[in-house]
Amino acid sequence: MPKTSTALRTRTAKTESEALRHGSRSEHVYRKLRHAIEAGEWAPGQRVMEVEVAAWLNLSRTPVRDAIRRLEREGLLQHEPHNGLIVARLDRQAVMELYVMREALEGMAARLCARHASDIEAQSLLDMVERERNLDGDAEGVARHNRRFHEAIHRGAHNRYLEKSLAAVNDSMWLLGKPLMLLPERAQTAVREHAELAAAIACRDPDAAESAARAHVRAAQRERLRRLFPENGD
Amino acid sequence: MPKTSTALRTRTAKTESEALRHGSRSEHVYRKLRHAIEAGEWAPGQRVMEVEVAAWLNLSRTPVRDAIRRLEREGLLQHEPHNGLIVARLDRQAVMELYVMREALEGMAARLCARHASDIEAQSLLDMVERERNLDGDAEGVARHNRRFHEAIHRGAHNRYLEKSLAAVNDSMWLLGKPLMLLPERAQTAVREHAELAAAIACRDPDAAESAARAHVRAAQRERLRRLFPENGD
DNA sequence: GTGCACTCTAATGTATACACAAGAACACTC
DNA sequence: GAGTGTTCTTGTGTATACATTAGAGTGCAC
Repeated sequence: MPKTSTALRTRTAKTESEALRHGSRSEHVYRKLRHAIEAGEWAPGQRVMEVEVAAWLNLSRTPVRDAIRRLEREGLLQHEPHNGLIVARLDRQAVMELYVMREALEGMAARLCARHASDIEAQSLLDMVERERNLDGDAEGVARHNRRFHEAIHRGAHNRYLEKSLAAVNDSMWLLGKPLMLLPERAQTAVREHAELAAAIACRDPDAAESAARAHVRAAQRERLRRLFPENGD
Repeated sequence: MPKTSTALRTRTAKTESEALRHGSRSEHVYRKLRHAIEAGEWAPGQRVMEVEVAAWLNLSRTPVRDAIRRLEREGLLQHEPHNGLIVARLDRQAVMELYVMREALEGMAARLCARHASDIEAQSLLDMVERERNLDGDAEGVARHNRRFHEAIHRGAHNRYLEKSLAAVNDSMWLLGKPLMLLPERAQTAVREHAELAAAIACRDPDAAESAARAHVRAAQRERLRRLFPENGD
């Protein structure tokens, strides 16, 4: 019974972990691996081995293990029966499930955002849309901005559990390949959809916000499926 | 660049991890800790230290760390600025957010279950309700059965991302104290609500299923808030 | 007496060494 | 030549020792 230690509550605290972990090697490994996956440098299906990563980054296996476990729980790495640990690979069914979930969560976030966001947060969304229009040429910039815009909505919903789930789902999106926002035609459409979404939130219209968000996700899904499974005509 | 290792894909597999981890000490620690939290033996706010847990279970810190990290990511443990790692403590706001999220996810699961569950799965839900009626006296049994019933719905939705999110949210529920199902009056009402929910699913009526699930969660929430914050009259 | 700096300590972060499990390759038998 | 047993390789699981850090307490100066 761990409770036996008497000085339990009074004793020192240790490690205001946030600060510490920021600079920790474990965190460093985590960022590196995550970046490698997000940037597509590590393709789905590729094996990931503790020893290799450790050798790569000149570290011991301990922090590497930490990072790997974290990515595993986030769904970016997975165990495959006869292949050990690999970068997660999504089959068609998983992709469909992912988008169903994303549509629901983004819809919920938009709805809650319309109800709970502060006026400043709502205004900031409108500003972001405005700025987005001016990024026209810069594909990378648009993609980055897109991410920020959605994260702002997630925060505006003021629900930390929703935020976490959304983060998990959107992380898994990286496994599908490069963001569609890098494509000019998708970017243009998306900006219009963002404008509609932000407007609905600013008007405090939950129903409109939810359906705008859902439509936005569905549009992305259609485009994505066309690229992932072109054989299906669709 | 970890890719440099040539024999990457062809080389041996290692550890069909599922099997291995089942018996691993890490897994053992995880279960123990989780059970301690679920059973309320460790109250929210209580400090958790690697060394203590390791001493308690007669293990080294390594597997303990693993388990702790996992629980941390699941939200059952959390870092508190001047207190180190503690069993997560939910403030009122967090409780509200948790229930909002739970209502949405359970609603979604019910809706998807009505659409996607196989006939066998749907029938099985009806059977479970029937069996539940006969557990009348056995509070523990009812609580266990309740859990299974909901998990069956989650599975029936056939969406692994939804399932994972629901598991996370429901795990956090344990931090609020004992399940309400242990209370006879709540159990009785819940059985009726379950019947309605299962019926809606069996009828393949997504709208009815979703609203039944949402109503069920809201009823639980009302009861819970009454117990957690009696001062608010409500 | 109050404030600051120093040291000391407890807890976690990291490295390393060893244990163990599971394929894969090889050799041996039939 | 094919099947099977054995050994060898490889990768992860676990233990332990050491490094590091951040609080807490103590003592000194003012």
